[in-house]
Amino acid sequence: MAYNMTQDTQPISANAAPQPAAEPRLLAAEVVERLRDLIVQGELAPGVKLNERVLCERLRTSRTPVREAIKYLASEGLVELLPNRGAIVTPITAATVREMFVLLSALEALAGELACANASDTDIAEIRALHYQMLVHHARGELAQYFRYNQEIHLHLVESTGNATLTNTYRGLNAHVRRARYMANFSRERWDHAVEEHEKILDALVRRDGVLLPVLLRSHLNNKMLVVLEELGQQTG
Amino acid sequence: MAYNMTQDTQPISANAAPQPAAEPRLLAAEVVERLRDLIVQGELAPGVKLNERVLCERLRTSRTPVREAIKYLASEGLVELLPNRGAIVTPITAATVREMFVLLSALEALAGELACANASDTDIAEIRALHYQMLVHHARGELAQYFRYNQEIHLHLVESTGNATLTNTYRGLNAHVRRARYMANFSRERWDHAVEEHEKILDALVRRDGVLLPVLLRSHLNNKMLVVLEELGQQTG
DNA sequence: CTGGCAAAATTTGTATGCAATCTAAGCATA
DNA sequence: TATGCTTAGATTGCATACAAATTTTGCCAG
Repeated sequence: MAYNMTQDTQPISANAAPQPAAEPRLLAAEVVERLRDLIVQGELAPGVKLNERVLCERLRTSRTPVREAIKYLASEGLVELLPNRGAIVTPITAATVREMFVLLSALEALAGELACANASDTDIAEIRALHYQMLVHHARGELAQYFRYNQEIHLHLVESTGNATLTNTYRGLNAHVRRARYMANFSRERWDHAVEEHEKILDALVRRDGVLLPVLLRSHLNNKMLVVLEELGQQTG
Repeated sequence: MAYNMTQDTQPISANAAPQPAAEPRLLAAEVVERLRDLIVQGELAPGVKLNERVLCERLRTSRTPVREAIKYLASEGLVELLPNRGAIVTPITAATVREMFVLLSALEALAGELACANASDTDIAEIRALHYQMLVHHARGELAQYFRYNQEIHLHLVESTGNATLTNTYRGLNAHVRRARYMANFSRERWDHAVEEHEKILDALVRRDGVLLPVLLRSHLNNKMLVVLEELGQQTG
């Protein structure tokens, strides 16, 4: 899909200055990125109202780009439009998180299958490197950094399929889910277990085992879901 | 995700008039639906430029709602934004169609699995009814009507999972793919084969065979993809 | 005090104005 | 004729103005 509004499609040139002028950017596009960051980072918490005037002042622009950005994000599902009453950050419920993880599991399983068939050796080497980097932070007990590389690995895996539609869909769902900041109740035991799963995942990818990898990923994601749902203080029913 | 802009969330009341006033609607929301229809129906063909002034006249509104609707549809991927140059209907390529079908296959397979576990008997009965209605049009050689009920069956199956996130994602991809109007080269042979597949699909659903149904659906979708790609006159590589 | 109504203030939704950019049309030149 | 520059026109992007709806405030009755 064509998220031209928020994705840099301009190839980065190694040369000095082939094109003199910079790529034209829409103000609304910048507002989209800024707002999305605020929402995903949790600075704009689920359920809070988006006041146009306040956002205009914060982002130093007029209402038009802000309103256009809100419409864009509404389509992404990160905000909800309430006719004549503006917009709010889409609330998080255990039910929607569960739904999204069910979907994410299937997407990652598909990605695993496709990656085994289509990923380049360079892709796999890069994922291996990210894996080791993740292990470094696991060893040091640096949870935030661990999560960062964890995310990188999963995203890289999906991207290595070469299926841009899959990647965009995955990104969108991931942004949603990440709002449920699930780092808190991650016991050392569970953490170690997740790392073990990652070891097996990497191994299956390196061997390009297109049958096993999807199974491992699905199970891995399912465990992640349990952690998140527990964080939300809900049943897993 | 919260497509509040385009989806009627108000429950239809059987009583006379519990709420006196009608549900407040955004002009931009109506433009979204109208534009999306025009694009999916192919009246606005892939690649054509969206002239704001022309759309304003056609839809009897000012530029603001039109521009906001375009942003919304850009996020859906149905239009592409070209900074300072407006927007175009997202072009269709064999590559993106293939990508989308790969994803759709996985989504329907997942839906099949979930449906076997979660669908109500009423859901299944309704799908069976739609199936027979489809057979009527197949018997009469009414291709357009056949396709309509075909779509209905697939959508109903997905909806019967109770997973709204899955349903929304499926709808979005489906809208994209439907722009490749693939009714043309559908030989009677292939048509008959598709119907046979549907017979097996219905049977597996009725028996709630959560292992077989996903396999059947994936294969069915894959065949559909081949038809579409052939229509686009491309290799299936 | 509490609850409810009425008016003021805020906020949203839509239309319009203006500047910047892009498109094309016309003309000159090779 | 083909090519490139210049300029007029059209179109987009952003800001702002105005109207409709909502929310808040203040007041009064109970």
